[in-house]
Amino acid sequence: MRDRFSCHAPTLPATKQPRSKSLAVTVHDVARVAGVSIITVSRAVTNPDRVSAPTLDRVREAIARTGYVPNLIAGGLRSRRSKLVAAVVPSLTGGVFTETIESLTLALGAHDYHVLLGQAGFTQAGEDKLLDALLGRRPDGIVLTGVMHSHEGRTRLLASGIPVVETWDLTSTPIDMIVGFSHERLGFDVADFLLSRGRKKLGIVSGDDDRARQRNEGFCRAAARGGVRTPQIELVHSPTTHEKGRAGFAALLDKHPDLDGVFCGSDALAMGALTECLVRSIPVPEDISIVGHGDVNFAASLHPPLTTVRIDYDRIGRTAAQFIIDRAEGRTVDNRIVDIGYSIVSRGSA
Amino acid sequence: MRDRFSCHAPTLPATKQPRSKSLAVTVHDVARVAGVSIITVSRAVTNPDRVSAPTLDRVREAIARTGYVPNLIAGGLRSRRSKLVAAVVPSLTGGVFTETIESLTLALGAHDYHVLLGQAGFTQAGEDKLLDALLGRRPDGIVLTGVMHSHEGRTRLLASGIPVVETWDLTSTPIDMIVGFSHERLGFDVADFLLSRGRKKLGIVSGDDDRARQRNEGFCRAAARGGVRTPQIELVHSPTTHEKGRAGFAALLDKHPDLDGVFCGSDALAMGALTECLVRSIPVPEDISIVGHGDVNFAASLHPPLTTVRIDYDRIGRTAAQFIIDRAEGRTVDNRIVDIGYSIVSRGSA
DNA sequence: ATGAAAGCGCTAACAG
DNA sequence: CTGTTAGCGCTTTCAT
Repeated sequence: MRDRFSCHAPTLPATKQPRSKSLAVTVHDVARVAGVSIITVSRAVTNPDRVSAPTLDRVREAIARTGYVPNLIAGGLRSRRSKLVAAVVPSLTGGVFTETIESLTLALGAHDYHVLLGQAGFTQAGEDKLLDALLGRRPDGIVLTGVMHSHEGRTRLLASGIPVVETWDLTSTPIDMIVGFSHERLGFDVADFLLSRGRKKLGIVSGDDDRARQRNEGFCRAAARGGVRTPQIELVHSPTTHEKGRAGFAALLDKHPDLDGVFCGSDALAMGALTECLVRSIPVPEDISIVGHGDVNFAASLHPPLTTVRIDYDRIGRTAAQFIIDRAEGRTVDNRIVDIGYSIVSRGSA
Repeated sequence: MRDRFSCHAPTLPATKQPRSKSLAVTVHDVARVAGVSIITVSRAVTNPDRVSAPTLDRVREAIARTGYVPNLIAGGLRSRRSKLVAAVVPSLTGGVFTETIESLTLALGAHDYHVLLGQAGFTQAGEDKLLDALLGRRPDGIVLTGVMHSHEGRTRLLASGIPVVETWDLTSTPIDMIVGFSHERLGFDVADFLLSRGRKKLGIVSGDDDRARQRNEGFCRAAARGGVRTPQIELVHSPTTHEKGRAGFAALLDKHPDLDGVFCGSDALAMGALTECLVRSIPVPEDISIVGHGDVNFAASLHPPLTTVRIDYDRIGRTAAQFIIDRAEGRTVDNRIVDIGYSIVSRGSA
């Protein structure tokens, strides 16, 4: 059997042949085994319709026999389509973004795109640095989940020409495409909800990130419009946790024992608040209403069941994936701003 | 100014020049601006020590001026080092693996490696298919978190020659490297712990995955050795959630109201059990002891604080990262099986 | 310390 | 339907 590198270096002495790499099965090997040209192998893999049935069979058999795994790095270099999508989250901990990442990964995977995961932390510097590193991979799309953007980051992203999807937020001036909801409006509606339940002494426990602040603003605006006193706010450092929820709620209650309605910036925080109520024997929702944010999987089965704001995480992920794929395949995305809204799920805690 | 593609196609008419790509800044452009050769640019980026200080300065300025972002795809193709690590999890939901992924991503990121995220689901077919797709990216390492492996998958992985780290488990026959702990022993120790607290009527609520079964086996073995009756087991489908914990625990208790010690296969399940106890006014730990697994962030702040098994997630992630990096840089890993152990954290719930 | 040549493995573009 | 040629952007190897 002829050496498979013979086409490149037919006169090379046997000892100099680079046969070191174990999985160096390439299109050449498959082509030789199948008795076709390399481009036919390439087509059989990426575009089977363009190859006749018998040829396809032979190529497929050759692939199976050689154990060929197409090198997407090489293909991506030439075709300028990496089939890679960079997803940037502040943190995986906290559970807020995992569901979006999960559905994004799944939706992209169905189209042979893979997700490059980046954790930026909650700082701008972290995001910028990460973005730079990720850009080097020439992803076919970038999905930013709930991050703040520096001017430099925006510029760089814009200059790259890579489709960008911002998520978890809504602005009239997205970098490119965006799918999310208005945090300000959400906060407003939650306060309205509490007011409609007769609550008048409102409070907030939330993270200190940008989106939380927007929700808080909306909340306070509704409170003002409703004629009740200005809500008391207790901020904790993002990411939010059950523990911080307990501590934050406790601090809030110690300062303002008369509170009768508290909006928590995440379900984890709300769960912490519920725990604190349990410990202090404060009946919920009789003495105080607790509202969460996120409707994560434990919210409905808590005791009392948590009233919270439902976000369609899955739809965020799927929409972002669709945005990227559409653009990567050359289609134009006409509706680049998608408001997926939210809904207040009224359960036992409020 | 001369067109930057002139070196390739000096006589090409202006209209045919492929100037479409906006971010098509390459080493050539930087080299021209800096007045050096392309290889010098390459070295300035990846190996600054091999370039003289003044040259380095000029190159760096040229990079800044052109906005050059090295194409890692191209570099990876030539150097055969993708600086990509594939991480495979069954699911991100459930929160069990997110912490490992988080620390893995961070530890790898510090060495300019990026994580390619794959979700295999809880089936073998899903894992095999995903593995194949991931292999095409020629990752420098593969981290398998808590998955079951098909024979075919093992073979393929072995044939690829790519460093593989299995995590979250321990076996004497790893594919390559492994960092985890013995689930069987852990289950045994938890039962022992409960027995030492005087509990005699034991039960289990757990997921139906492999590792959970191992823990359950160990648990039952310890129970048998302790001379108490065989533990009652209630399985729920993985991934585990708070809701399934409530339901599973309720079902278990309905069938066996005399239980006085329950081991839950995850903290989420345990939290569900605690909720159910709260609803049924069953005092914990007076009437029944609840032990979780994982010591996730809410465990300590629940009421009562959850007795659980602490796993050093972070160390799993960091060890896996170190394994991969060592191997990728050509170092030999002598200790390829790392047992990170676990510890039972005794809190209020047991 | 710097450069020239070669080519990683694949696919776009154009034949036939 | 199939093949030929060229080259993606970088780094290896070898030279200077």
